[in-house]
Amino acid sequence: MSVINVLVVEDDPFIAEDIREALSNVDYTVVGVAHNKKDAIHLLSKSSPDIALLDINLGDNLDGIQIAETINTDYQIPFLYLTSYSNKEILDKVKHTLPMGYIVKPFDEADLFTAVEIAISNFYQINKADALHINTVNSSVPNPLTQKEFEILKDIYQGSTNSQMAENHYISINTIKTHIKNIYEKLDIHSRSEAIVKIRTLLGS
Amino acid sequence: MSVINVLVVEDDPFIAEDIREALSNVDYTVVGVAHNKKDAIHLLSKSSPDIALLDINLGDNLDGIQIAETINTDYQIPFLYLTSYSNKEILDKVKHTLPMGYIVKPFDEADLFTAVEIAISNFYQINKADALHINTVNSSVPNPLTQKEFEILKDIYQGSTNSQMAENHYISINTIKTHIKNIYEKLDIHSRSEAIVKIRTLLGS
DNA sequence: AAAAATATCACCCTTTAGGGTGAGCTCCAC
DNA sequence: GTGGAGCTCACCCTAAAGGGTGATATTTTT
Repeated sequence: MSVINVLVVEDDPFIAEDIREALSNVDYTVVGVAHNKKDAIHLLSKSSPDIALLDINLGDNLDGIQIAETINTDYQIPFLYLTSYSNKEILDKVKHTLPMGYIVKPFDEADLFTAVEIAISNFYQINKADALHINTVNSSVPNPLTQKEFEILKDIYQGSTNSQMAENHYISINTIKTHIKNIYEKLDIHSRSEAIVKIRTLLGS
Repeated sequence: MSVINVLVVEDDPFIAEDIREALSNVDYTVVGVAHNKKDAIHLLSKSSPDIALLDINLGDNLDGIQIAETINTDYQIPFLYLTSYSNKEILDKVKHTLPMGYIVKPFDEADLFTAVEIAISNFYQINKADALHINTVNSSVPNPLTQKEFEILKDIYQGSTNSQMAENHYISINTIKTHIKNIYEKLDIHSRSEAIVKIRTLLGS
């Protein structure tokens, strides 16, 4: 990750410009500045940022929180809240959106920089916990899976059916079955549910 | 969690007292104030805090980071860094300790409060990833599951087969099937793999 | 070049899961 | 005491998954 793309959602153009400049000074690229919810959501899909800075009290409502929910469901990037004040009611609402941080205005370049760095670092370390690698699996079984078998195991973990896998891999459903048979034997299991549970325990522990 | 116990690690007694007072004003209990690494580690085991606030540059070295590592390995509580400045070298080191946040001095009560609230909330939401509660499921579907249906869903999530569930619940496999049919309809899914995936997304990312 | 591992596919058959319909029971609310 | 919600069960059928055997390419290793 050489250059980090930031999306800023802030209705006050003055502050927005402040932020953009501060970010530029510390080697971030501001790929977009949105002044309302609509723009924000549009820019999210268009500019694919690595992180978002959200003003909580966008407009008069709590549009920032809704944007956060959109990010959580549709995009998987970290985000930080910007706010000029903080009280318990708002806090209770934003807590549930799992922000990677919270920046209270006024803030300076250093605040911004540290918050963004921590947020990105934490986010990827937390979310790599469910990245499934072939070595994770093979390091815990006597008979290692082949690459193809692992690909199919991943599909099973994602809930695919045999016919779906056959289509996606451009191979016969019989071949899929053969691979699955081998996987089951290597992992010493007898159903996809067991396979999923096995992977879960591998990732969890 | 009615009262939240906080451990403060800060070598400057002046600032430490500041923090203690600020925290008391917002209903936290400061269970200990450590002025060096040794005291900090001692207080960790003795006072079992819910969260720790760590001064990064304790003494002259980066003892705060070592305390953080101790927390990560031996205690599972969230912590926040306190620091009077921020630069890239330090930041790179602290990032790896996965702090739940970073507070740059000077800060006021509100900053402290929001940071602690967010930290605790995030921490438990991140780490609760393996507790499945019926409300977690029902809060995300239009048609709520009944208790029995939820029990069966949990079994499915654990990889049980229908006949296993029938045995464990002392009911007919036909009844199991009926429940599963209802579950599928309520969750808008069509197989146990989909069910497991659905639960996974509810719990995790 | 020979051997081994991997990937591909085709049968067969059994078991499990999924889906539709109907129905009896209990418990609680109205 | 009627009605609804929830739990129970049965029977039917189809679809999907699981398991066994065997076989042919392709690729990698030796």
